[in-house]
Amino acid sequence: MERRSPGAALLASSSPEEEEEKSAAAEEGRHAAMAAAEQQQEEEDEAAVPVALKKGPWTTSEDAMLVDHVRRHGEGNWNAVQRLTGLLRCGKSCRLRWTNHLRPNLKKGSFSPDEELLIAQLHAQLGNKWARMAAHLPGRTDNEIKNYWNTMTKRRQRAGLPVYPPEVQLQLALSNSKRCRFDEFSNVQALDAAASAAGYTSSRPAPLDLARQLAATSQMVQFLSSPPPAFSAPASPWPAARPFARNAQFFQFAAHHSSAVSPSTPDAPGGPVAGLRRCRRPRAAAAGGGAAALLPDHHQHQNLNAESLEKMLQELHDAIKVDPSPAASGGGGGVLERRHGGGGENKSGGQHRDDDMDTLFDMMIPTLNAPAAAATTNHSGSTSQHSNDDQEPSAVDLAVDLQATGGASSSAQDWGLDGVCQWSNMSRIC
DNA sequence: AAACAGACCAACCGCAACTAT
DNA sequence: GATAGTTGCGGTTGGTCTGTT
Repeated sequence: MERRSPGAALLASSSPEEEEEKSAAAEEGRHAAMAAAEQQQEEEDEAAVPVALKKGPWTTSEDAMLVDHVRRHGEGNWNAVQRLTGLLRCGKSCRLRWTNHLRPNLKKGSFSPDEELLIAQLHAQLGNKWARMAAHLPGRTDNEIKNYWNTMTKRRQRAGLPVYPPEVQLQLALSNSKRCRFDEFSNVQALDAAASAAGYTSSRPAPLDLARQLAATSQMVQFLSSPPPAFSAPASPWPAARPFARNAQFFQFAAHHSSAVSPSTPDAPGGPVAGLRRCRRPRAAAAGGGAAALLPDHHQHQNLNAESLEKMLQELHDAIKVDPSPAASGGGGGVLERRHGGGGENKSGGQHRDDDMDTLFDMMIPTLNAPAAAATTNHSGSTSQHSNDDQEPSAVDLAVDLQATGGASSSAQDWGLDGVCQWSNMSRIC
């Protein structure tokens, strides 16, 4: 079901009755507005009292007036709209209304799976730069993307799932690893301090976070590569709880072995399933039906995902000069060997996992120029709308890369595979 | 049927950058 | 260079709808 704004209704096709009603209303509104404008002009002439501008939802007639104005005068000079048309709206409001609802070629409705994946990729690259993200999604507005993202992250946060799909996490780690070197610091504390000093903000994952993601992802690859364990959980009220249960299982697994989960992770009462029960199904998946649409079966993509993720992981390891050794028996995580500095003897057994993590963290060091690279996301908080796409890697390229590496479509909403909540990226919604 | 919680979305607000004078 | 006006962006809020209890 889709709700329509008055503006959308104006542009969308509708019945003749509705059209008539609308045109009549528009005409009436025009006259009323003209009269109001005249009266307002008189009042301004007399007393120069600022007219009280209207707030709240736009009416059809207001939309018609705005559309008419833009048709005559073009976009821009929004403050003149009120003066020229008598619309009792401020220029800001007019611009917003036009941009988000009235301008042509707006794409209404649910985001497609491709769009959702692209949004995730763009967010991983840009952070909360909605306008720049919108530039990559024709017909979509920054507001729309922002609303989608906030809703989606909120939902996934409640479910204890990571914000980004695994392929995006890995791609992110991969791209950042090229900025990392591993000979300057020797411990996690130093990493944290360095990342902080380097100006990493919550809108973009610091290399340390990425290292943790990588560590978790490494385990995830193995998990995905293994045959699905027999599902023996109690009967779920959810018809399609099985894939979710697997994800939840991995979440527990990864959360147990990863330090990236925030202590404030909001566990919904009764666990993730209970936390999801009230979640409205994503609109994009509405046609899928049932809870399966919220967390659709991931199995069909598992082999592909595992394969592509493993490939990307290998690439990542290469990039940071880490040798992935054969999996430690029963440990889940590959034992990493530091090539730099002579390496060390291979360890086996779960008791060494923390050491391995530390080793990995040691290798994911932010370079001094990392902030400069990351500065495409302006840490000052200012926007850089006039330097659009100047330095940042192309999101399209990223998408292509992902496809080339066999990344599965994000139509799978079950991004809950590594169990590492991206808290560094979620501060805005916490 | 009513109450409630959550999702969705439109719109507003404050701030910063840009432009014109 | 200073100032005012304009534009754009991101965060936030509030209303409406929907599903659940």
